[in-house]
Amino acid sequence: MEHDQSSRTLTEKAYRALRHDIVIGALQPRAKLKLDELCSRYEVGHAPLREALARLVGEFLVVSEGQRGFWVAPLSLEELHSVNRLRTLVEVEALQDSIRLGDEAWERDVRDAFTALASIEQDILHRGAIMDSPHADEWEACNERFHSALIAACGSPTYLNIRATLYRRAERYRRVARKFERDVHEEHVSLFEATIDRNALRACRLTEHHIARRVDGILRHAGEHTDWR
Amino acid sequence: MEHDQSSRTLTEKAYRALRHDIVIGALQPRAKLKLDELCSRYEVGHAPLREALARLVGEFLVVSEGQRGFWVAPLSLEELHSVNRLRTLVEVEALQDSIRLGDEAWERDVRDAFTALASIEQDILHRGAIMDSPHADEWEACNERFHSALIAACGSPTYLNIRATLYRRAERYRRVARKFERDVHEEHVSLFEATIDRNALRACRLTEHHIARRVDGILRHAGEHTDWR
DNA sequence: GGGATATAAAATATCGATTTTTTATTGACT
DNA sequence: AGTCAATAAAAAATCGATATTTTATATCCC
Repeated sequence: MEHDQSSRTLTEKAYRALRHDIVIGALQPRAKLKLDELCSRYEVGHAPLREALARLVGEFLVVSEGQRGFWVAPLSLEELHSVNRLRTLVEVEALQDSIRLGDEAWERDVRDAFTALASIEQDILHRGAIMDSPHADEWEACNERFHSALIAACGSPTYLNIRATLYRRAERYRRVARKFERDVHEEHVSLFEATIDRNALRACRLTEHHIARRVDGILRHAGEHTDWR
Repeated sequence: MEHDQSSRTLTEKAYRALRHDIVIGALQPRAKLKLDELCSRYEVGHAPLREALARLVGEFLVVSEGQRGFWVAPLSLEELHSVNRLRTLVEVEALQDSIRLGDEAWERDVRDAFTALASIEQDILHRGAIMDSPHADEWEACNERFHSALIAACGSPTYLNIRATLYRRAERYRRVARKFERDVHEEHVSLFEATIDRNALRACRLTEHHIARRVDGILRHAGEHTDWR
């Protein structure tokens, strides 16, 4: 039996599972992370679990206080804005480089990722635009793949890594607003077209606009119900 | 006996020590981090050491491969440029907000930090501008305090945290170039004055210029001798 | 009754030993 | 000689038990 990179060690298994559950909100913001509870939940011992938690502390998804334990990092309006602002800066810079440097293989990946994303988005729109959990998972995966593909050719692993961590932090907020907006799809179409046309200026403007609109959407649909401080 | 936050747990102790040794280069880029060796070096057991390493993986100072262990993250031209570019973006954004929002207490902190930094820099210039290890430590601490103070009033913990991690990643490169340039001091003076004058536009331009010049300096003094890939 | 103090329970942090995996070494075979 | 396989050594990963610290509870005194 083969094991891929993500299940080679129990630490990695615990890390993936914890990260997933925090990002999708199964473990709620500010929730106390009790070690014994998590050990049985994920079927790992103390050592790998604590390692996974420590790594998530480094990624700002978990907070810890010496001798007092671990908590799921809280959500806040401040973080929502800051993370998406930084994401914008990073994606705009990287997209410029990617459009300049990308070859045919990159273009193909972008097309493939867009096709998959567009297909799911039309599906969701047909169904009435309410995202239940499996649809949200599917859409998030495709959305991540598309945005990741756009900047994949930027030539900077550093940018790609930072973007990935910012994206996950932003996803926690998206998951709260479960309504899918038609605009999102239209924005993806324009962004795709501008990128394939190698119109860097337009693609960057669209990226800025896209992320800003998503923040607005999150505030609109989820703002009143949450206790973000 | 009182213990401050940084020495409450062995994990924290190991984390600080490891981070310090990586940042200053005592543990060289790409060095294999053997667990037993580090355990005796820092006088901690396996568990806290591995936790510290996991956290550093999350901060991009250590890389790990399942079942194969840990290494000090390599240096590269790509990372040097990317990290400093991101730092610029973050510091410029945060500085704008800080200048807009900062009160008298902030202004005092900026003045104090600048005074301390300027005094050390003049000291170093008198001595011939070669930084040995203790001087470099002293200067780095003051430089960090000054740049941190500038943006402290920006109102965004998220920005401050990200800036801190980017700053440490950049410090690894600065530590290689041991010559202190007179320009650095002059740039700090201008940046300080523009900030106190609440001239946000000028302060941001100076920040961009300052960081770009530092990258140039690093490349000039250290570029030929290193094996960055 | 209220507040400080001692005690008990819960949870975290840590260690030392064991298991598993990787890496290095040796020796056989073509 | 060079490749492959088997074996030995090294290192990482994990577990289970213990020590330490924090938090909750109950008790006593004013």
